[in-house]
Amino acid sequence: MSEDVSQLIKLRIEKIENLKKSGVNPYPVRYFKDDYAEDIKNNFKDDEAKDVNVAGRLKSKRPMGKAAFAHLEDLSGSIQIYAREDVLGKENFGIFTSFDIGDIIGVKGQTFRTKHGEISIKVQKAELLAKCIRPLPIVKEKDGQLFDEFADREQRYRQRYVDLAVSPGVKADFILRSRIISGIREYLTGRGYLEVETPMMQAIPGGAAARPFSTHHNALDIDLYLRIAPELYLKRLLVGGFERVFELNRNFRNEGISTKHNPEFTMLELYSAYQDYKYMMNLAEDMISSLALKHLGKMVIDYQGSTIDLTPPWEKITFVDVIKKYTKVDFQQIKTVEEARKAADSVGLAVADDLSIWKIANEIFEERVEDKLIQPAIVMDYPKELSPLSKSMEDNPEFVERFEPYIAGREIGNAFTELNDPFDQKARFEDQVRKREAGDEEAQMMDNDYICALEYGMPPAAGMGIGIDRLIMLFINSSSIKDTILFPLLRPEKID
RNA sequence: GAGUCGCUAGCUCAGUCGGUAGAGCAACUGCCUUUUAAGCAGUGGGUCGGGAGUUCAAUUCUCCCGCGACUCACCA
Repeated sequence: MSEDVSQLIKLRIEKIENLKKSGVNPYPVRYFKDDYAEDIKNNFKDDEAKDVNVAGRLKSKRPMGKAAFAHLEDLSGSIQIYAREDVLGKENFGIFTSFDIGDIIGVKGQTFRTKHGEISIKVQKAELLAKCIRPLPIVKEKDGQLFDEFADREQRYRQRYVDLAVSPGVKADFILRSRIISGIREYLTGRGYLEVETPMMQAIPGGAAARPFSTHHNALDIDLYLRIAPELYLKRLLVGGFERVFELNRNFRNEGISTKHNPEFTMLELYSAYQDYKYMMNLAEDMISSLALKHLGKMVIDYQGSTIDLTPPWEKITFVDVIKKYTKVDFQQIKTVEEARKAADSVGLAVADDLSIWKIANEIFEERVEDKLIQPAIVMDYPKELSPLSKSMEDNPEFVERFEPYIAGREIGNAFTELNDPFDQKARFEDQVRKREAGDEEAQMMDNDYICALEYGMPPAAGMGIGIDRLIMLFINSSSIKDTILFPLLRPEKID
């Protein structure tokens, strides 16, 4: 408990002492409830006063002399309670009115409807279950309009428990997140995918280009890294004979924090042997649209001012064509770096000196195309140079079988037909090692065991990764990843 | 990592062209037995994010620091 005890807290601690003197335990061992607020309201009939037993947090208080109204909130919602001195007796009524907003209480009573028409509980017995000694922000509401909303974002994230307790909608957002994650598991396990868990602590962090967190194992006396991706382990499982696997769990990247980045984030990766990237395209659009239908009840959603239609099929367009569509630049016709630089210039982009044709194309895509892909679009067939882990297209080896789905101007995943040639893979690792030695901290390390696995033979396969936090942002219409993570990373408060 | 903005009572916010601060809600004391952003009357509550400087005087001006939000850069 912190030292900064305000007058308000002192008063509540005094109340605890007084309650103890009256024989009331401010923190009783247990309480069992029978009913939820919303169920009571949904099942209410005007001609019967039902006995109910609810428990939750006291959210408002309206004492009126010898009677008092209050609202009690539980997980389901809130319900009005009505206490009368002539029912409770003078002492118990006094204890009831001494309850503070924020206290956890249990209430037994009968249902009725007030003059104003609100379904309520007439209190027969009210018990304190946990005293709240810190004043809770008081958020009021009338006709859907909020007053004194708990708005300090830093406090909301640091003290998420308070945010959940007082901010309407926050609980619902996290419940939706949980259901979508369950829904993904159901969707995939229903299609023959096996959920697996692969190491989060890895000696060689691979599968992505990112800086890892490092740590140390004392007994083995080795440095370990928190994984940046599960990819290489999941593909080892394909070698072993699991034909469809997925992992839905945390990745860790030692990078900056922004509205789209948290150092630990939740990633779905799935792999299917004997499929290719076209199968993954169908899966991506079917899974995401059906999740929307199931959990939002619709496939047309509002996101930050845009209306987005997730109904499949989504637009499918090649990397070259999508650049042409939005910028009129046709990379099919561009054969030299000079032409590419002129093209960049024509769309108002100054590019760095040492870029290749396709790196310039990628710059144009990121700067001039990406944010226009508001409606779901699958951008496919990337240049090989930009895609070190994908398989080349049979009829056009300069390109690879890879796609990225875009929604609301943002990349929400990455998928490709997997590279399973150990010779090619080894050459690519060697290239990465050279880059690493040249100072690129995001370049990958050589993973000889992974090469060894491929040498045993990995079936042709397709794989996909989807950033779950960002997908949830779309579903809860939030512009910040912090609204999708219960406890986003913040710098610890300095205590001095 | 860079830029911009913010930090005042438990919460939401005013305010001080430099003279140590106010409102609403919450709290406390009265009154009130169907209220609902309950109402009426009264009361208390703040090292104005932290430190230093300038000044007779700093919450206000200057500098440094801390934390956050947003934008940019990197990624998913």
